[in-house]
Amino acid sequence: MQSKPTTIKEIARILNISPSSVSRGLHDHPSIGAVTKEKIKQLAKSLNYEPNNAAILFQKGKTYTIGVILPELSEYFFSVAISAIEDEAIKKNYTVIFAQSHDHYEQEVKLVEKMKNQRVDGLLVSISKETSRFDHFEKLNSFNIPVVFFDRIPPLKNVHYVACSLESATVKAVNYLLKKGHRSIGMINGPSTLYASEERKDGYMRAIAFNRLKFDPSLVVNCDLTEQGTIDAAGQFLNHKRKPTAIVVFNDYVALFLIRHFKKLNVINDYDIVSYSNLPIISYLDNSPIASVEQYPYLQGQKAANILLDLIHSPNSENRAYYNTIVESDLIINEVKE
Amino acid sequence: MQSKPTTIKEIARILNISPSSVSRGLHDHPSIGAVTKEKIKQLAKSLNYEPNNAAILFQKGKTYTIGVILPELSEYFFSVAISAIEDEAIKKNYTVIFAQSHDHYEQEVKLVEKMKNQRVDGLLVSISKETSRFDHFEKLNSFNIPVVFFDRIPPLKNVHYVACSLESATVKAVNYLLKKGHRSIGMINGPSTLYASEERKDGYMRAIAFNRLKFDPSLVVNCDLTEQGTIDAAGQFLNHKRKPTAIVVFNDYVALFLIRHFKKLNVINDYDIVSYSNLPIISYLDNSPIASVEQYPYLQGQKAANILLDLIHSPNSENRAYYNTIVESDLIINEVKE
DNA sequence: ACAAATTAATCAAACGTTTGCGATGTCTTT
DNA sequence: AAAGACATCGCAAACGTTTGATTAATTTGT
Repeated sequence: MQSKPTTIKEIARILNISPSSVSRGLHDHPSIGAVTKEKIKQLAKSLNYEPNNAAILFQKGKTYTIGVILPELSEYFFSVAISAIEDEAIKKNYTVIFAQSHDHYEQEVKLVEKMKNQRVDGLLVSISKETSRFDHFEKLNSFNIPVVFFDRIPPLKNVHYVACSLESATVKAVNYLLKKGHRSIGMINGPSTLYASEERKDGYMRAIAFNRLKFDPSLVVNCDLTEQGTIDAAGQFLNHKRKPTAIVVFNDYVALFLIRHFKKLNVINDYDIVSYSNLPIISYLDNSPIASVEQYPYLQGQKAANILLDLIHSPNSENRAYYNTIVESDLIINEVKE
Repeated sequence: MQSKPTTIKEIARILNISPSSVSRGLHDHPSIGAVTKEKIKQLAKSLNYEPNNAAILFQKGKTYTIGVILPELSEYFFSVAISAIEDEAIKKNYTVIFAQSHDHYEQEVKLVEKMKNQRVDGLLVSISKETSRFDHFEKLNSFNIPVVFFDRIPPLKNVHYVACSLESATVKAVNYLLKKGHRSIGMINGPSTLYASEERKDGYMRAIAFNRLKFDPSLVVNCDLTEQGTIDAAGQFLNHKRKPTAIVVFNDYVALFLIRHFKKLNVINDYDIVSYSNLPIISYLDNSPIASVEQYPYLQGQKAANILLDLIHSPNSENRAYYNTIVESDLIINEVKE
């Protein structure tokens, strides 16, 4: 017995007034009398009236929906970030739809298209590893759909974004290691295509230069972030002429690979490791990185969501400034290895 | 220069045919001539026509959207499950909207209401810790919105659900410990209000009984799943008259608390620990649980999504059988402690 | 007491798409 | 050549809600 949902029309019919009056009555429009308004609300409640959202959205041309495209939801960072996004969205009565690119460029392009078809009011994006072109986002401009990038941001100027300053974080990390007495510091970086890799390298070089040390390019190796790739990268250091005593690693996942590998080789105590992400789990490891860069995923998600909602609500001034928000990252020091 | 999106009407006007023909042409309706069809498609493409989803949804009374309500997205289990749900949904051209109850009953009630207003075609739910009433779901029946529960399921008969058999998993776990020679096995269980706690206890008792051992109630303690609660629960065992040599722990998060505590007390080697969840991170620990119950979050999400899509598509027969799907959980043996 | 202002409610159009039915026109069949 | 069969397309209604323009009724100001 699926009762057809009550509509405004039906309420109007019963009350012998026009649908527009019902609509206005429910919205507390001043031009509806107090008594009529009350009658409308009473009947609406007793008939269990629920506005047909699809009709409203269609009518208004707004969806009260923001889309989120990210690489992989099951990664801790993104799951926390989207959790924050949802928390912010629901406060403003928006809903969130999301989709995963699984780090594939073509999938990402498809998803942007799909989000556009869904007529989302705005889009939050963390780009895929593979993405190096960005025209699929530009199309959204002509549809007046604002986009805010977060964490994995494109190397463009005229976009809104929220991201961590990985460069300054890396400076902190390297400085920390230098202060601890290390003089040869290795770095297992990500793929060179990633902007985040560039930032890490820049930070590394800046810290080295600042401390008047010589930069040795062979101490910075790229890595595809897989376990095998990590092992290969580590090999670079094992027989290095200036064997590093500390290693800065792209993120905690890679750090885990590296630690497992080093333990197998029984050289784990020869290295101090610093990493990124600050996974909560890290503190439970016996041979954990001695420090990890906290990138504040919840905060990033929160800020990105608020900026997007701001863009959605503000009248679109032609040449608005771009939001370029940097979340300062912190170096979290773990307990020292015994 | 936000160009208004192209509409069917506009295509019709340019081609001097009726909107209905355009609509039919784009859908390959047989009653449209091949040449006209071609003209329509060509123009649609060149004008970058995108169907207005809101209008279609409104017209059809369907949203091609499924809602997901779960306690906490940043928990590994749920992030993987919803990732699977999204993967399945997108295959069938559905989109996913989700919201978190944060384990609060009242929030859950609100969200169900909101999903209903959004006119989702179906709903996937993992209920909150606090939820013990279920009438907020029953209202969905009258709106013909199917609901499939997964993992955290209500103790009701007439609902669709997908869940793990935690009881049989616990039997496996206890049997494994017995086979290893343990004769006194402790259990740190969850809150007694949780159905999942009941299942674990039942499994524990069944395994004990099956092996003709005596059940000692003081060996099973409840715990609120916090770190302090875990420490308190562990205290029960430290001076027990039949001190257990192995402990079955509610999940891996609790296991981590316990391990940290035991390491501090330097008694970590006195216990074999078995846990639930099989977090990927566990294998990196030095003193990891010797086994963990894998609950296959991806599989559960996948099955739940497919069942829901099935329900959405099948004509709603009045008295349909309820899907009660049990995903067999497995005991994953980790490498033995050295 | 009469025009002007205020209040209360209605009308009708609009949003973009789909779909049953009816209207042409052409082609085949006997 | 008439009748049906078929192919191709248009008409118009419908989905539920919102909103600018209007009307009608009432109150106010002078």
